[in-house]
Amino acid sequence: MTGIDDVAKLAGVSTATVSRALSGRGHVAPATREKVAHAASQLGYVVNAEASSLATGRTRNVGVVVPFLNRWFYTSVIEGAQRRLMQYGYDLTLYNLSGNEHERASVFEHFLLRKRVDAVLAVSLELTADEVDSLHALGRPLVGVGGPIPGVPTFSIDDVAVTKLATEHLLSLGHRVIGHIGGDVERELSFHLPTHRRAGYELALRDAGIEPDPELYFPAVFTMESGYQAAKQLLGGPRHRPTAIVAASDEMAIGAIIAARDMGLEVPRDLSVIGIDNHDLAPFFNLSTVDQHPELQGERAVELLMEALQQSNGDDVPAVDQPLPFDLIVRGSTARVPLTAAAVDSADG
Amino acid sequence: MTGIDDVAKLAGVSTATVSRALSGRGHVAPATREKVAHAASQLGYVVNAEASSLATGRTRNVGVVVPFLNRWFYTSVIEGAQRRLMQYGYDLTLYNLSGNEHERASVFEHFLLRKRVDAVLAVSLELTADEVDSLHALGRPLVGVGGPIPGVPTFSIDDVAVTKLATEHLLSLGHRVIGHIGGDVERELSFHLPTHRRAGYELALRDAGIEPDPELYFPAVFTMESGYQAAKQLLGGPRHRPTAIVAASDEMAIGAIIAARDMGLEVPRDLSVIGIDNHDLAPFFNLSTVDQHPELQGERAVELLMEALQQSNGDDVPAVDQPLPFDLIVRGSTARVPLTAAAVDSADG
DNA sequence: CAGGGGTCTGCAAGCGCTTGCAAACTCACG
DNA sequence: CGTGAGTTTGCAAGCGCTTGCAGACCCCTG
Repeated sequence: MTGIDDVAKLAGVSTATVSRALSGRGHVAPATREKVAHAASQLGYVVNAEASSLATGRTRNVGVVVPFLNRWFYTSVIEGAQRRLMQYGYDLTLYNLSGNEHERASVFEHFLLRKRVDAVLAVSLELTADEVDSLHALGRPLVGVGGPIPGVPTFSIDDVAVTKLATEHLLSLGHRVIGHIGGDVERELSFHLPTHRRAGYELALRDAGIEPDPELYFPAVFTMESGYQAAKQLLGGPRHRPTAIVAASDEMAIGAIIAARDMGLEVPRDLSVIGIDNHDLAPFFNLSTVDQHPELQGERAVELLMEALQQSNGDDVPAVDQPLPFDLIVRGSTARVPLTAAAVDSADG
Repeated sequence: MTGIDDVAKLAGVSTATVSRALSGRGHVAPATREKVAHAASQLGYVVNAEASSLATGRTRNVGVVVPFLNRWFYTSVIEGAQRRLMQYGYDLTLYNLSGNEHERASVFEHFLLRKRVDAVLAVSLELTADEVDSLHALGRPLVGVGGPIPGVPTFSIDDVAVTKLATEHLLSLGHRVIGHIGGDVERELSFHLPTHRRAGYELALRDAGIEPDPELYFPAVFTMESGYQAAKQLLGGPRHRPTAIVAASDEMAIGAIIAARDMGLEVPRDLSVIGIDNHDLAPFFNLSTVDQHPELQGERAVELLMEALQQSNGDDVPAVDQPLPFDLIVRGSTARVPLTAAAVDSADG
């Protein structure tokens, strides 16, 4: 394999000059730079990342830690992060925590400590105090996406505002009896996210002068199956049947749509359903939703890390300031409340 | 950060001994080994991967190249590969080709050449000749999963046998008019996979003495949406309506189930549907399918790479011998052919 | 023309680890 | 006790690159 010496020889300069010419650091005469660049490309020379890292202490590699891979949100964040990292010339090393306890511990105790990464991106992670310590101990910039990590700047959409927006969309269509399917606070994927989303739902209702009815809330675990089950409960209740449902994720919303169909209800005629995510499958199910742009979250997180690496003041990452965008996307699963239901409701209120 | 010298000092030995004790290479007296291990754990010492790589020429890192991330099959393969790699003490660096042409080229021309990986795993990739050359030029072991790469040993289930099995399942239930939704050979994700799967379908039919009817085949692109469209065509035809459908993937099969429902057909009473994959969503849609164990494919591919690295004879990877397992999983989307249809058919044949 | 401040380049000392080589030691055997 | 084979350890030379330092050179100013 060709090394820096080969290039130096061919260009007729020292390796030091080659290094400077190719990396852009230090002064190099334009003519020399040109000569070196030409020699390098002629030989197909690419700097050996290992050697460069050892000499500089920077790896040009970022570790991305995810709880598991097989979920739309994670892969979307990773795609976004990856794209941006490539533009900065960085590699992405993936650490997956979905294994058993032993494997999980191994990631923190061995893999991340090998000094192979300049920075760490933690996606939707729920970590123990020890694990957080271990991340901080790396002394590398650390940014979270999608899940709060104590003491770590985290990118996340405003979950309250997002669900509030979704709920307001339904309110604007005349719905008054609106159900909510949200995260089960006890479950793993929870964090504050489901609580926040529920709060946004309730906030919108109260703003509209409607007192949230606890019977119109059912917990679920962010899967279609679980959204299906919750929707069945919600729609099967003998009292107020909701005319609309806000699901805390698109997968749950799709489960709800299928549950409605199975019960003989037509969406959106008999029931409006809105989710949150703008999942890949949302267009197919004609699902109205709030897009949370996960790839963008990944990109932004990377930008923040790069900024921190520029300043290279340890693991101090500047705080997150600008809010992340989210957009209501109206498709065919939400519609004006059925006249009868509206009439009943206006008679009530 | 603690280095090997710190450990050496604490253990009262030379760095050479520490290196040997910790890596297990060369002779070290048991007592010394113990002393070193203790010192290392006391200091929380983890070997610096960069320095170690530079000295040994092995990175303990494998590059995984995928066409894009947001697809169940890819992420499943990656999860499997990742798990196995961790067990071997290897990191996984992800290269995603989903960007624009420039970014794609960049992966081959810069990123992969930085000598950061000991081996490469290519998942379902369709590569240009130049790209394949570029991979070979790395001189590293190279294995494919799920998609054939010219001159590269590739793991893949027997696509003919898999679809044959699915079709035979339907035949055994008495179905005689069986439709097929498969990959559009013109499209990107295609390779030989869709052709093979179609061949398996036709093979099973012929074995049962049924001549495949071209009108019972519709192309689709491995998405729910596309499976939905194809199923509509298949079910809406005025002639023979199939009593069963073999879809070349679960996502297409799910699309077909939904299409059937939308047309007022009940699955499995009026139509049996079987897919291939055992996708995450298959249980929810009660879909009969053939499990192709993608995580296992990832694991196996890694094992093969590790074997090649052991022998370290360049990029020579031993050929793949044992066939990959696949399993029929019968759920609720397939059932005995309706009596009427069966009667009609037996009158025909 | 001397002096000063740039610019450009090369020398060589690392970065933190591994490993060939050789020295030192152990032990069994004659 | 001498010898040889085997075991254990340390020395020091790298692995391929980066970068501080200093020398060479250039051009402008006084």
